Amino acid sequence: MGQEKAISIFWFRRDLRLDDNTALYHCLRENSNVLPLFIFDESILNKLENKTDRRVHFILLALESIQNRLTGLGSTLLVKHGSCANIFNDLLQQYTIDRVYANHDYEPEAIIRDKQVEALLTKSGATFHTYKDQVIFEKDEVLKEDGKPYTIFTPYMRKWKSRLATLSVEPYPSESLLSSLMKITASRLPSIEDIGFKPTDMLLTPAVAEEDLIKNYTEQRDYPAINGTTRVSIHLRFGTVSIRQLAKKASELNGTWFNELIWREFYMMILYHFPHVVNSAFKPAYNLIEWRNNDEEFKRWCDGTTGFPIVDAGMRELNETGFMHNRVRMITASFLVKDLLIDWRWGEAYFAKKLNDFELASNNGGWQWAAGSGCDAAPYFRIFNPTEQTKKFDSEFKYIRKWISNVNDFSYPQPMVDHKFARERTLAAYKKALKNQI
DNA sequence: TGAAATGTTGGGGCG
DNA sequence: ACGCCCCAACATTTC
Repeated sequence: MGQEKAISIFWFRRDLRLDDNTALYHCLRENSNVLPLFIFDESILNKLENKTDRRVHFILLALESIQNRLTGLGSTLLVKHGSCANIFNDLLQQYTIDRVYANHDYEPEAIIRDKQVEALLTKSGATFHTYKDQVIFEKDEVLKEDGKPYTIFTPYMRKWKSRLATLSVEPYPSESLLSSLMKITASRLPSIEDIGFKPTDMLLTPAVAEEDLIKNYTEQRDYPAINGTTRVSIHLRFGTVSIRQLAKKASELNGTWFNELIWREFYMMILYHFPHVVNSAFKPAYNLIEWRNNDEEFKRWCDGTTGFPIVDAGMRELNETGFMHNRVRMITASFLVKDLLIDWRWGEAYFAKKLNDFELASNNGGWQWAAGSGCDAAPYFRIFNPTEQTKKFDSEFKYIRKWISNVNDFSYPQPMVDHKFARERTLAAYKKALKNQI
């Protein structure tokens, strides 16, 4: 049943906000009859083995927030569940579609998905328009003088900042154009059960960090007992905040925090130019390390029962909340790779499963950094001592006691390895693999 | 955004 | 006063 009037579609993906949204802005400016769409992609949801997933819940909460605003304007968000190709085919049957708009998504599987959707739209006479939105600089926008991508952070960061200085990054006033949305009766959003998941304790927290938090970030960020980090990562993951807004604040308030935003784009750039990092070491020699990969030891790391309080506290925070303080991410990662000599990919996969703010590029970059296998990574011999790290960053055991109530009891496990011994074992394994190759 | 091993320095105890 | 030793504190090198 075709409809008389042609429509255009704005496809929400990782940009779940109405304000300062690049593709939404262009879509609303260029079209007068816009249907906003979100798809719960079954190929993604089916891969989530745990059906109590805060990330799915977070998406739903963000959609509810958008829906509340749209129903006030006499419009509605269309939320579908299924395969993207099938859903677009259905929509093409139902409507005459002129154009579809979306923001760039850079992950390898998303690139494939978008190519498929573009192909089927084109076949039906519709056009697909995509825009840069989730980063300040993408793909080939920050390159060395010789045209090659950077592999070291600091020179990349300098070039990134100098490029930013040459242009003015203005917000896209998409929210002021919402009158271009289709006027239709509000459709009900699916419940979390409708899409096969269970409710969680997830909340839609404010997306923009307090200015004082950003100002004090440099001094406070390393102490996990302090709420000294800004927790914007989940908002950047799902696009409930605009990177342009954050970059503006960062440039005004704190250089250290600014650099963290640039690290994010650095790792996205690395993933784009060096997609092999998804499955293997950035530096090939590191693929030759003979990991021990002991399943029981891996389980103790996952469960937070290694007997090293700072490691166990971190893993318990992750397991219970889906979040882990960044200092502790480094400590737990170093422990898995360099005390247990377990393949960094095992840890990467576990974090991917558990982290609310999971982002392929950053997670992979962080793990390869910890393993020493990445670009601009920690040298392989830089091995964290959990006891020293505790002395420096949680000397009063405040963070540790928050997550481990029995840390001083007989019931708390003994350390599962001798750190000094494990350190020597890892240095030997790395040396063997890297012999004559660096 | 590391920590251990090794080297250097200088104050104090002591004969 | 002097040499010797010890060792903490700091610096440098090494992994």
